[in-house]
Amino acid sequence: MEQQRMDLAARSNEKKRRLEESSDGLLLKDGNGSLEALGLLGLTDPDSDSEGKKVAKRRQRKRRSKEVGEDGEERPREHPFIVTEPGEPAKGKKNGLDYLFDLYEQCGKFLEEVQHIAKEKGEKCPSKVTNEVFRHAKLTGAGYINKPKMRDYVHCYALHCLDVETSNNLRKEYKERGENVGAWCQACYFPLVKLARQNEWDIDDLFNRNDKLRIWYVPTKLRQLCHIERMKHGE
Amino acid sequence: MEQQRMDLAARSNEKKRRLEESSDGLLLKDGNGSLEALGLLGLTDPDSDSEGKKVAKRRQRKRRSKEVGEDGEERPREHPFIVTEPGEPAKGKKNGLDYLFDLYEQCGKFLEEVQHIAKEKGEKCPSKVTNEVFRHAKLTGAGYINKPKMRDYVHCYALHCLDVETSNNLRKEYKERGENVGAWCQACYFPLVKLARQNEWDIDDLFNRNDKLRIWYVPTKLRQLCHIERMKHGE
DNA sequence: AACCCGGGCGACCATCGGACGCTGGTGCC
DNA sequence: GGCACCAGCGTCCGATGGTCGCCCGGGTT
Repeated sequence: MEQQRMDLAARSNEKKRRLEESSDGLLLKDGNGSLEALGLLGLTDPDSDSEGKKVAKRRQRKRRSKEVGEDGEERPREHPFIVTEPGEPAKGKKNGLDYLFDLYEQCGKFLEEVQHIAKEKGEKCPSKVTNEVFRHAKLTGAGYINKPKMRDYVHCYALHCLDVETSNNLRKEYKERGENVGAWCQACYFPLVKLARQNEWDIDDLFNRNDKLRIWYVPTKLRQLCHIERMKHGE
Repeated sequence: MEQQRMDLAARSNEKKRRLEESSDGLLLKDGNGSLEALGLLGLTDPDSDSEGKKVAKRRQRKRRSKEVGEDGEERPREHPFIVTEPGEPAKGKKNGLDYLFDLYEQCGKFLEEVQHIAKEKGEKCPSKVTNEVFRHAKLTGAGYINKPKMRDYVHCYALHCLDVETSNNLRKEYKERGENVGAWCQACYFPLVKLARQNEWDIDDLFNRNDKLRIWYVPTKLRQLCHIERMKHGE
Protein backbone atom coordinates (compact mmCIF):
# COMPACT_ATOMS: atom_id res chain seq x y z
CA MET A 1 0.00 0.00 0.00
CA GLU A 2 2.82 2.39 0.86
CA GLN A 3 4.46 1.06 -2.27
CA GLN A 4 1.41 2.00 -4.27
CA ARG A 5 1.44 5.57 -3.06
CA MET A 6 4.99 5.93 -4.22
CA ASP A 7 4.20 4.58 -7.65
CA LEU A 8 1.45 7.12 -8.06
CA ALA A 9 3.63 9.98 -6.95
CA ALA A 10 6.33 8.95 -9.39
CA ARG A 11 3.84 8.73 -12.27
CA SER A 12 2.43 12.14 -11.51
CA ASN A 13 5.83 13.78 -11.37
CA GLU A 14 6.86 12.18 -14.60
CA LYS A 15 3.74 13.45 -16.35
CA LYS A 16 4.52 16.97 -15.21
CA ARG A 17 8.11 16.77 -16.38
CA ARG A 18 7.18 15.51 -19.82
CA LEU A 19 4.75 18.30 -20.48
CA GLU A 20 7.31 20.86 -19.41
CA GLU A 21 9.85 19.44 -21.82
CA SER A 22 7.51 19.49 -24.75
CA SER A 23 6.56 23.05 -24.05
CA ASP A 24 10.18 24.06 -24.34
CA GLY A 25 10.36 22.44 -27.72
CA LEU A 26 7.22 24.22 -28.77
CA LEU A 27 8.33 27.74 -28.17
CA LEU A 28 10.15 28.23 -31.41
CA LYS A 29 7.14 28.32 -33.67
CA ASP A 30 4.61 30.41 -31.85
CA GLY A 31 6.53 33.61 -31.69
CA ASN A 32 4.78 34.80 -28.55
CA GLY A 33 6.79 32.58 -26.23
CA SER A 34 4.85 30.28 -23.98
CA LEU A 35 4.16 27.42 -21.81
CA GLU A 36 6.99 27.31 -19.36
CA ALA A 37 3.97 28.13 -17.29
CA LEU A 38 3.17 24.47 -17.58
CA GLY A 39 4.54 24.18 -14.10
CA LEU A 40 0.97 25.29 -13.49
CA LEU A 41 -0.03 21.75 -14.16
CA GLY A 42 0.57 21.22 -10.49
CA LEU A 43 -2.54 23.28 -9.93
CA THR A 44 -4.55 20.99 -12.15
CA ASP A 45 -3.82 18.22 -9.67
CA PRO A 46 -5.52 19.24 -6.43
CA ASP A 47 -3.93 16.35 -4.60
CA SER A 48 -1.04 18.29 -3.05
CA ASP A 49 -0.57 16.40 0.21
CA SER A 50 3.19 16.97 0.47
CA GLU A 51 5.89 14.42 -0.30
CA GLY A 52 6.65 13.54 -3.90
CA LYS A 53 10.39 13.61 -3.46
CA LYS A 54 11.10 9.96 -4.03
CA VAL A 55 11.57 8.92 -7.67
CA ALA A 56 10.47 5.32 -7.50
CA LYS A 57 11.54 2.08 -9.15
CA ARG A 58 11.73 1.64 -12.90
CA ARG A 59 8.71 -0.27 -14.07
CA GLN A 60 9.75 -3.17 -16.23
CA ARG A 61 7.83 -3.32 -19.47
CA LYS A 62 7.80 -5.29 -22.69
CA ARG A 63 7.64 -9.05 -23.02
CA ARG A 64 10.79 -11.11 -22.49
CA SER A 65 11.61 -11.27 -26.23
CA LYS A 66 9.11 -13.66 -27.82
CA GLU A 67 10.19 -16.37 -25.32
CA VAL A 68 8.94 -19.95 -25.13
CA GLY A 69 6.67 -21.64 -27.65
CA GLU A 70 4.89 -18.61 -29.11
CA ASP A 71 1.58 -19.17 -30.84
CA GLY A 72 0.58 -15.69 -32.09
CA GLU A 73 2.18 -14.50 -35.34
CA GLU A 74 4.94 -11.92 -34.83
CA ARG A 75 4.17 -8.80 -36.87
CA PRO A 76 7.14 -6.78 -38.13
CA ARG A 77 7.06 -3.18 -36.98
CA GLU A 78 5.72 -0.69 -39.51
CA HIS A 79 8.11 1.67 -41.26
CA PRO A 80 8.49 5.01 -39.50
CA PHE A 81 6.79 8.12 -40.81
CA ILE A 82 8.73 10.96 -42.34
CA VAL A 83 7.62 14.48 -43.03
CA THR A 84 6.41 14.64 -46.64
CA GLU A 85 4.67 17.32 -48.65
CA PRO A 86 1.15 16.65 -49.87
CA GLY A 87 1.30 14.18 -52.75
CA GLU A 88 4.94 13.36 -52.18
CA PRO A 89 5.73 9.63 -51.90
CA ALA A 90 8.06 8.60 -49.08
CA LYS A 91 11.59 7.55 -50.06
CA GLY A 92 13.27 4.47 -48.65
CA LYS A 93 11.77 2.36 -45.90
CA LYS A 94 9.51 5.13 -44.68
CA ASN A 95 5.87 6.10 -44.82
CA GLY A 96 4.59 9.54 -45.81
CA LEU A 97 2.04 11.76 -44.12
CA ASP A 98 -0.64 11.23 -46.77
CA TYR A 99 -0.56 7.60 -45.78
CA LEU A 100 -0.77 8.54 -42.11
CA PHE A 101 -3.90 10.58 -42.71
CA ASP A 102 -5.38 7.79 -44.80
CA LEU A 103 -5.07 5.54 -41.77
CA TYR A 104 -7.47 7.84 -39.96
CA GLU A 105 -9.98 7.55 -42.78
CA GLN A 106 -9.62 3.78 -42.62
CA CYS A 107 -10.41 3.84 -38.93
CA GLY A 108 -13.53 5.82 -39.75
CA LYS A 109 -14.59 3.03 -42.10
CA PHE A 110 -13.90 0.41 -39.46
CA LEU A 111 -15.96 2.39 -36.97
CA GLU A 112 -18.90 2.38 -39.39
CA GLU A 113 -18.64 -1.38 -39.70
CA VAL A 114 -18.57 -1.80 -35.94
CA GLN A 115 -21.59 0.49 -35.66
CA HIS A 116 -23.59 -1.51 -38.18
CA ILE A 117 -22.75 -4.77 -36.46
CA ALA A 118 -23.69 -3.37 -33.04
CA LYS A 119 -27.03 -2.03 -34.31
CA GLU A 120 -27.82 -5.39 -35.86
CA LYS A 121 -27.10 -7.19 -32.63
CA GLY A 122 -29.00 -4.67 -30.52
CA GLU A 123 -25.89 -3.78 -28.59
CA LYS A 124 -24.68 -0.36 -27.65
CA CYS A 125 -23.26 1.51 -30.54
CA PRO A 126 -19.99 3.47 -30.26
CA SER A 127 -19.88 6.98 -31.67
CA LYS A 128 -16.11 7.21 -31.46
CA VAL A 129 -13.10 5.10 -32.36
CA THR A 130 -12.90 2.77 -29.36
CA ASN A 131 -10.78 -0.22 -28.40
CA GLU A 132 -13.43 -2.34 -30.07
CA VAL A 133 -12.80 -0.57 -33.36
CA PHE A 134 -9.06 -1.17 -33.16
CA ARG A 135 -9.73 -4.81 -32.34
CA HIS A 136 -12.07 -5.10 -35.31
CA ALA A 137 -9.52 -3.46 -37.58
CA LYS A 138 -6.81 -5.87 -36.50
CA LEU A 139 -9.02 -8.93 -36.93
CA THR A 140 -10.30 -7.72 -40.28
CA GLY A 141 -6.87 -7.53 -41.80
CA ALA A 142 -5.61 -4.06 -40.96
CA GLY A 143 -2.94 -5.31 -38.57
CA TYR A 144 -0.93 -2.16 -39.24
CA ILE A 145 -3.46 -0.06 -37.33
CA ASN A 146 -3.08 0.19 -33.57
CA LYS A 147 -4.27 2.46 -30.80
CA PRO A 148 -1.08 4.15 -29.59
CA LYS A 149 -0.04 5.00 -33.15
CA MET A 150 -3.36 6.58 -33.99
CA ARG A 151 -3.42 8.43 -30.69
CA ASP A 152 0.06 9.82 -31.24
CA TYR A 153 -1.03 11.78 -34.32
CA VAL A 154 -4.69 12.64 -33.75
CA HIS A 155 -3.93 16.32 -33.45
CA CYS A 156 -1.94 16.26 -36.69
CA TYR A 157 -4.95 14.78 -38.43
CA ALA A 158 -7.13 17.36 -36.71
CA LEU A 159 -5.12 20.19 -38.23
CA HIS A 160 -5.33 18.48 -41.61
CA CYS A 161 -9.14 18.34 -41.26
CA LEU A 162 -9.70 21.81 -39.89
CA ASP A 163 -7.22 23.79 -41.96
CA VAL A 164 -5.58 21.91 -44.83
CA GLU A 165 -3.87 25.03 -46.03
CA THR A 166 -2.00 25.57 -42.79
CA SER A 167 -1.38 21.86 -42.43
CA ASN A 168 0.13 21.66 -45.91
CA ASN A 169 2.32 24.69 -45.33
CA LEU A 170 3.57 23.28 -42.07
CA ARG A 171 4.47 20.00 -43.76
CA LYS A 172 6.33 21.84 -46.50
CA GLU A 173 8.17 24.03 -44.02
CA TYR A 174 9.25 21.17 -41.76
CA LYS A 175 10.24 19.04 -44.68
CA GLU A 176 12.48 21.75 -46.12
CA ARG A 177 14.02 22.41 -42.74
CA GLY A 178 14.82 18.72 -42.52
CA GLU A 179 12.95 18.36 -39.23
CA ASN A 180 12.02 14.92 -38.03
CA VAL A 181 8.51 13.60 -37.47
CA GLY A 182 8.62 14.33 -33.76
CA ALA A 183 9.28 18.02 -34.35
CA TRP A 184 6.50 18.31 -36.94
CA CYS A 185 4.16 16.44 -34.64
CA GLN A 186 4.85 18.93 -31.84
CA ALA A 187 4.48 21.88 -34.17
CA CYS A 188 0.98 20.81 -35.17
CA TYR A 189 -0.36 21.81 -31.77
CA PHE A 190 0.04 25.52 -32.24
CA PRO A 191 -2.15 26.26 -35.22
CA LEU A 192 -4.80 24.21 -33.43
CA VAL A 193 -4.55 26.30 -30.30
CA LYS A 194 -4.98 29.39 -32.46
CA LEU A 195 -8.04 27.83 -34.07
CA ALA A 196 -9.41 27.04 -30.64
CA ARG A 197 -8.96 30.64 -29.54
CA GLN A 198 -10.96 31.79 -32.55
CA ASN A 199 -13.64 29.37 -31.42
CA GLU A 200 -13.92 30.75 -27.90
CA TRP A 201 -11.43 28.17 -26.68
CA ASP A 202 -13.91 25.37 -27.25
CA ILE A 203 -11.72 22.65 -28.75
CA ASP A 204 -14.35 19.96 -28.24
CA ASP A 205 -16.80 21.96 -30.29
CA LEU A 206 -14.18 22.29 -33.04
CA PHE A 207 -13.81 18.53 -33.17
CA ASN A 208 -17.55 17.82 -32.94
CA ARG A 209 -18.48 20.14 -35.76
CA ASN A 210 -16.19 18.37 -38.21
CA ASP A 211 -17.51 15.18 -39.80
CA LYS A 212 -14.14 13.47 -39.93
CA LEU A 213 -12.93 14.58 -36.54
CA ARG A 214 -16.07 13.95 -34.54
CA ILE A 215 -15.16 10.30 -34.09
CA TRP A 216 -11.81 11.02 -32.40
CA TYR A 217 -11.23 11.82 -28.77
CA VAL A 218 -9.66 15.23 -28.20
CA PRO A 219 -6.06 14.55 -27.11
CA THR A 220 -5.36 15.47 -23.51
CA LYS A 221 -2.24 17.42 -24.36
CA LEU A 222 -4.07 19.59 -26.88
CA ARG A 223 -6.78 20.30 -24.34
CA GLN A 224 -4.17 21.26 -21.75
CA LEU A 225 -2.32 23.52 -24.14
CA CYS A 226 -5.55 25.34 -24.95
CA HIS A 227 -6.31 25.75 -21.27
CA ILE A 228 -2.90 27.14 -20.48
CA GLU A 229 -2.96 29.60 -23.36
CA ARG A 230 -6.42 30.75 -22.30
CA MET A 231 -5.18 31.38 -18.77
CA LYS A 232 -2.07 33.20 -19.92
CA HIS A 233 -3.28 35.83 -22.31
CA GLY A 234 -6.85 36.91 -22.62
CA GLU A 235 -8.89 34.39 -20.55
CA MET B 1 -5.97 -19.40 -14.62
CA GLU B 2 -8.20 -22.42 -14.86
CA GLN B 3 -9.94 -20.95 -11.86
CA GLN B 4 -10.51 -17.78 -13.81
CA ARG B 5 -12.19 -19.55 -16.69
CA MET B 6 -14.63 -21.14 -14.30
CA ASP B 7 -15.50 -17.83 -12.72
CA LEU B 8 -16.31 -16.36 -16.08
CA ALA B 9 -18.46 -19.29 -17.11
CA ALA B 10 -20.41 -19.09 -13.86
CA ARG B 11 -21.01 -15.36 -14.28
CA SER B 12 -22.22 -15.77 -17.81
CA ASN B 13 -24.67 -18.52 -16.85
CA GLU B 14 -25.99 -16.49 -14.01
CA LYS B 15 -26.63 -13.54 -16.27
CA LYS B 16 -28.65 -15.70 -18.64
CA ARG B 17 -30.72 -17.19 -15.83
CA ARG B 18 -31.58 -13.82 -14.35
CA LEU B 19 -32.85 -12.42 -17.59
CA GLU B 20 -35.01 -15.49 -18.15
CA GLU B 21 -36.57 -15.07 -14.74
CA SER B 22 -37.42 -11.46 -15.27
CA SER B 23 -39.00 -12.24 -18.61
CA ASP B 24 -41.40 -14.65 -16.94
CA GLY B 25 -42.45 -11.95 -14.55
CA LEU B 26 -42.98 -9.58 -17.42
CA LEU B 27 -45.46 -11.58 -19.43
CA LEU B 28 -48.52 -10.54 -17.52
CA LYS B 29 -48.73 -6.97 -18.69
CA ASP B 30 -48.01 -7.07 -22.38
CA GLY B 31 -50.90 -9.18 -23.52
CA ASN B 32 -49.05 -10.59 -26.50
CA GLY B 33 -47.08 -13.11 -24.46
CA SER B 34 -43.33 -12.92 -24.80
CA LEU B 35 -39.80 -13.26 -23.88
CA GLU B 36 -39.45 -16.84 -22.79
CA ALA B 37 -37.51 -16.57 -25.97
CA LEU B 38 -34.88 -14.90 -23.88
CA GLY B 39 -33.15 -18.22 -23.98
CA LEU B 40 -32.06 -16.60 -27.23
CA LEU B 41 -29.62 -14.62 -25.18
CA GLY B 42 -27.31 -17.51 -25.72
CA LEU B 43 -27.09 -16.32 -29.31
CA THR B 44 -26.09 -12.86 -28.21
CA ASP B 45 -22.99 -14.39 -26.72
CA PRO B 46 -21.07 -15.86 -29.66
CA ASP B 47 -18.63 -17.53 -27.32
CA SER B 48 -20.25 -20.99 -27.30
CA ASP B 49 -17.20 -23.21 -26.77
CA SER B 50 -19.02 -25.93 -24.81
CA GLU B 51 -18.79 -26.55 -21.05
CA GLY B 52 -20.60 -24.29 -18.63
CA LYS B 53 -21.83 -27.05 -16.35
CA LYS B 54 -19.88 -26.12 -13.24
CA VAL B 55 -21.54 -23.58 -10.93
CA ALA B 56 -18.55 -22.07 -9.21
CA LYS B 57 -17.76 -20.81 -5.75
CA ARG B 58 -19.79 -18.13 -3.99
CA ARG B 59 -18.01 -14.86 -4.22
CA GLN B 60 -17.75 -13.27 -0.81
CA ARG B 61 -18.94 -9.70 -0.83
CA LYS B 62 -19.61 -6.90 1.60
CA ARG B 63 -17.27 -5.60 4.23
CA ARG B 64 -16.87 -7.54 7.45
CA SER B 65 -19.45 -5.48 9.39
CA LYS B 66 -17.87 -2.10 10.16
CA GLU B 67 -14.94 -3.97 11.80
CA VAL B 68 -11.94 -2.42 13.52
CA GLY B 69 -11.38 1.29 14.09
CA GLU B 70 -13.52 2.72 11.28
CA ASP B 71 -12.83 6.25 10.17
CA GLY B 72 -15.52 6.94 7.54
CA GLU B 73 -18.99 7.91 8.82
CA GLU B 74 -21.52 5.06 8.59
CA ARG B 75 -24.57 6.26 6.61
CA PRO B 76 -27.92 4.68 7.52
CA ARG B 77 -29.60 3.01 4.55
CA GLU B 78 -32.28 5.12 2.82
CA HIS B 79 -35.92 4.20 3.28
CA PRO B 80 -37.21 1.85 0.59
CA PHE B 81 -39.40 3.11 -2.22
CA ILE B 82 -43.06 2.18 -2.45
CA VAL B 83 -45.38 2.51 -5.40
CA THR B 84 -47.23 5.81 -5.07
CA GLU B 85 -49.56 7.72 -7.37
CA PRO B 86 -48.43 11.09 -8.69
CA GLY B 87 -48.63 13.63 -5.89
CA GLU B 88 -49.21 11.05 -3.21
CA PRO B 89 -46.87 11.29 -0.22
CA ALA B 90 -45.38 8.02 1.04
CA LYS B 91 -46.73 6.66 4.33
CA GLY B 92 -44.47 5.34 7.09
CA LYS B 93 -40.73 4.90 6.67
CA LYS B 94 -40.92 4.83 2.89
CA ASN B 95 -40.17 7.08 -0.06
CA GLY B 96 -42.57 7.73 -2.92
CA LEU B 97 -41.96 7.66 -6.65
CA ASP B 98 -42.16 11.43 -7.08
CA TYR B 99 -39.15 11.60 -4.81
CA LEU B 100 -37.41 8.90 -6.85
CA PHE B 101 -37.86 10.88 -10.03
CA ASP B 102 -36.70 14.02 -8.31
CA LEU B 103 -33.44 12.26 -7.54
CA TYR B 104 -32.87 11.99 -11.29
CA GLU B 105 -33.41 15.71 -11.70
CA GLN B 106 -30.95 16.32 -8.88
CA CYS B 107 -28.37 14.21 -10.67
CA GLY B 108 -28.95 16.36 -13.74
CA LYS B 109 -28.10 19.42 -11.65
CA PHE B 110 -24.97 17.76 -10.30
CA LEU B 111 -23.93 16.88 -13.81
CA GLU B 112 -24.24 20.53 -14.83
CA GLU B 113 -22.03 21.53 -11.92
CA VAL B 114 -19.44 18.95 -12.87
CA GLN B 115 -19.57 20.19 -16.46
CA HIS B 116 -19.00 23.79 -15.44
CA ILE B 117 -16.10 22.83 -13.23
CA ALA B 118 -14.55 20.73 -15.97
CA LYS B 119 -14.88 23.50 -18.56
CA GLU B 120 -13.30 25.96 -16.16
CA LYS B 121 -10.36 23.67 -15.55
CA GLY B 122 -9.96 22.83 -19.23
CA GLU B 123 -10.61 19.17 -18.57
CA LYS B 124 -12.78 16.88 -20.56
CA CYS B 125 -16.41 17.45 -19.97
CA PRO B 126 -18.84 14.56 -19.39
CA SER B 127 -22.11 14.59 -21.31
CA LYS B 128 -23.65 11.87 -19.18
CA VAL B 129 -24.01 11.04 -15.50
CA THR B 130 -20.66 9.39 -14.77
CA ASN B 131 -18.95 8.05 -11.67
CA GLU B 132 -17.49 11.50 -11.26
CA VAL B 133 -20.98 12.98 -10.99
CA PHE B 134 -21.98 10.50 -8.29
CA ARG B 135 -18.77 11.29 -6.46
CA HIS B 136 -19.47 15.01 -6.70
CA ALA B 137 -23.03 14.50 -5.46
CA LYS B 138 -21.83 12.56 -2.45
CA LEU B 139 -19.14 15.09 -1.55
CA THR B 140 -21.51 18.01 -2.06
CA GLY B 141 -23.98 16.77 0.49
CA ALA B 142 -26.30 14.46 -1.44
CA GLY B 143 -25.07 11.33 0.29
CA TYR B 144 -28.40 9.69 -0.40
CA ILE B 145 -27.58 9.48 -4.13
CA ASN B 146 -25.56 6.54 -5.35
CA LYS B 147 -24.86 4.78 -8.61
CA PRO B 148 -26.54 1.39 -8.18
CA LYS B 149 -29.74 2.99 -6.94
CA MET B 150 -30.00 5.37 -9.84
CA ARG B 151 -29.15 2.62 -12.28
CA ASP B 152 -31.85 0.34 -10.91
CA TYR B 153 -34.61 2.74 -11.91
CA VAL B 154 -33.35 4.54 -15.01
CA HIS B 155 -35.94 2.91 -17.23
CA CYS B 156 -38.74 3.90 -14.83
CA TYR B 157 -37.58 7.49 -15.08
CA ALA B 158 -37.36 7.07 -18.84
CA LEU B 159 -41.01 6.10 -19.05
CA HIS B 160 -41.86 9.05 -16.85
CA CYS B 161 -40.02 11.37 -19.23
CA LEU B 162 -41.25 9.90 -22.48
CA ASP B 163 -44.89 9.23 -21.63
CA VAL B 164 -46.06 10.64 -18.29
CA GLU B 165 -49.61 9.57 -18.99
CA THR B 166 -48.71 5.90 -19.29
CA SER B 167 -46.25 6.16 -16.43
CA ASN B 168 -48.89 7.67 -14.16
CA ASN B 169 -51.46 5.06 -15.09
CA LEU B 170 -49.00 2.27 -14.42
CA ARG B 171 -48.23 3.70 -11.00
CA LYS B 172 -51.94 3.94 -10.19
CA GLU B 173 -52.58 0.41 -11.39
CA TYR B 174 -49.72 -1.17 -9.48
CA LYS B 175 -50.51 0.80 -6.36
CA GLU B 176 -54.14 -0.37 -6.36
CA ARG B 177 -53.10 -3.94 -7.00
CA GLY B 178 -50.82 -3.69 -3.99
CA GLU B 179 -47.77 -4.69 -6.03
CA ASN B 180 -44.32 -4.04 -4.61
CA VAL B 181 -41.67 -1.80 -6.11
CA GLY B 182 -39.91 -4.68 -7.81
CA ALA B 183 -43.01 -5.62 -9.77
CA TRP B 184 -43.68 -2.03 -10.84
CA CYS B 185 -40.04 -1.63 -11.80
CA GLN B 186 -40.24 -4.69 -14.06
CA ALA B 187 -43.52 -3.55 -15.56
CA CYS B 188 -42.01 -0.26 -16.69
CA TYR B 189 -40.02 -2.03 -19.39
CA PHE B 190 -42.95 -2.90 -21.59
CA PRO B 191 -44.41 0.47 -22.45
CA LEU B 192 -40.84 1.49 -23.28
CA VAL B 193 -40.41 -1.41 -25.67
CA LYS B 194 -43.64 -0.35 -27.36
CA LEU B 195 -42.36 3.21 -27.64
CA ALA B 196 -39.14 1.88 -29.12
CA ARG B 197 -41.06 -0.10 -31.73
CA GLN B 198 -42.88 3.07 -32.76
CA ASN B 199 -39.47 4.67 -33.14
CA GLU B 200 -38.11 2.02 -35.50
CA TRP B 201 -36.62 0.17 -32.55
CA ASP B 202 -34.10 2.91 -31.95
CA ILE B 203 -34.09 3.19 -28.16
CA ASP B 204 -30.91 5.26 -28.11
CA ASP B 205 -32.53 7.84 -30.32
CA LEU B 206 -35.51 7.94 -27.97
CA PHE B 207 -33.20 8.72 -25.06
CA ASN B 208 -31.09 11.21 -27.00
CA ARG B 209 -34.02 13.26 -28.25
CA ASN B 210 -35.28 13.90 -24.72
CA ASP B 211 -33.60 16.68 -22.78
CA LYS B 212 -33.91 14.97 -19.41
CA LEU B 213 -33.03 11.49 -20.59
CA ARG B 214 -30.08 12.34 -22.82
CA ILE B 215 -27.74 12.33 -19.84
CA TRP B 216 -28.53 8.74 -18.81
CA TYR B 217 -27.04 5.59 -20.26
CA VAL B 218 -29.60 3.28 -21.86
CA PRO B 219 -29.94 0.30 -19.49
CA THR B 220 -28.58 -2.94 -20.93
CA LYS B 221 -31.69 -4.90 -20.05
CA LEU B 222 -33.96 -2.44 -21.85
CA ARG B 223 -31.77 -2.60 -24.92
CA GLN B 224 -31.86 -6.39 -24.85
CA LEU B 225 -35.62 -6.53 -24.46
CA CYS B 226 -36.03 -4.26 -27.46
CA HIS B 227 -33.70 -6.43 -29.51
CA ILE B 228 -35.54 -9.62 -28.61
CA GLU B 229 -38.95 -8.16 -29.39
CA ARG B 230 -37.65 -6.89 -32.70
CA MET B 231 -36.39 -10.35 -33.60
CA LYS B 232 -39.58 -12.07 -32.52
CA HIS B 233 -42.36 -10.23 -34.28
CA GLY B 234 -41.84 -7.88 -37.14
CA GLU B 235 -38.04 -7.31 -37.41
C1' DA C 1 30.23 -3.53 -39.74
C1' DA C 2 29.30 -0.72 -36.00
C1' DC C 3 26.85 2.89 -34.08
C1' DC C 4 23.33 5.90 -32.70
C1' DC C 5 19.08 8.23 -33.40
C1' DG C 6 14.18 8.26 -33.02
C1' DG C 7 9.75 6.49 -33.06
C1' DG C 8 6.41 2.17 -33.34
C1' DC C 9 3.51 0.00 -30.49
C1' DG C 10 3.37 -3.66 -26.49
C1' DA C 11 1.98 -3.49 -22.22
C1' DC C 12 0.63 -1.17 -18.29
C1' DC C 13 -2.65 1.64 -15.18
C1' DA C 14 -6.46 4.20 -13.04
C1' DT C 15 -10.89 4.43 -13.71
C1' DC C 16 -15.00 3.47 -16.00
C1' DG C 17 -19.68 1.44 -16.86
C1' DG C 18 -22.07 -2.27 -15.24
C1' DA C 19 -23.89 -5.92 -12.20
C1' DC C 20 -25.59 -8.60 -8.22
C1' DG C 21 -26.81 -10.37 -3.92
C1' DC C 22 -25.75 -9.61 1.35
C1' DT C 23 -27.43 -7.20 4.94
C1' DG C 24 -30.53 -5.11 7.58
C1' DG C 25 -34.61 -2.00 7.69
C1' DT C 26 -39.52 -2.48 7.81
C1' DG C 27 -44.37 -3.88 8.49
C1' DC C 28 -47.13 -7.51 10.16
C1' DC C 29 -48.82 -10.65 13.47
C1' DG D 1 -40.95 -9.01 20.26
C1' DG D 2 -40.06 -11.98 16.56
C1' DC D 3 -40.02 -13.08 11.92
C1' DA D 4 -40.09 -13.00 6.85
C1' DC D 5 -39.82 -10.24 3.07
C1' DC D 6 -37.45 -7.45 -0.15
C1' DA D 7 -34.67 -3.79 -1.85
C1' DG D 8 -30.59 -0.36 -0.88
C1' DC D 9 -26.19 0.01 -2.14
C1' DG D 10 -21.31 -1.91 -0.95
C1' DT D 11 -18.43 -4.13 -3.54
C1' DC D 12 -16.77 -6.52 -7.15
C1' DC D 13 -15.41 -7.20 -12.30
C1' DG D 14 -14.07 -6.98 -17.31
C1' DA D 15 -12.97 -3.56 -20.36
C1' DT D 16 -12.02 1.14 -21.50
C1' DG D 17 -9.38 5.36 -22.51
C1' DG D 18 -4.96 6.94 -21.93
C1' DT D 19 0.05 6.67 -21.51
C1' DC D 20 5.05 5.83 -21.69
C1' DG D 21 9.36 4.24 -22.80
C1' DC D 22 11.62 -0.40 -24.43
C1' DC D 23 13.40 -2.13 -28.17
C1' DC D 24 14.83 -2.34 -32.62
C1' DG D 25 14.56 -0.69 -37.52
C1' DG D 26 17.05 2.33 -40.43
C1' DG D 27 20.31 5.75 -42.14
C1' DT D 28 24.89 7.25 -41.64
C1' DT D 29 29.65 6.78 -41.15
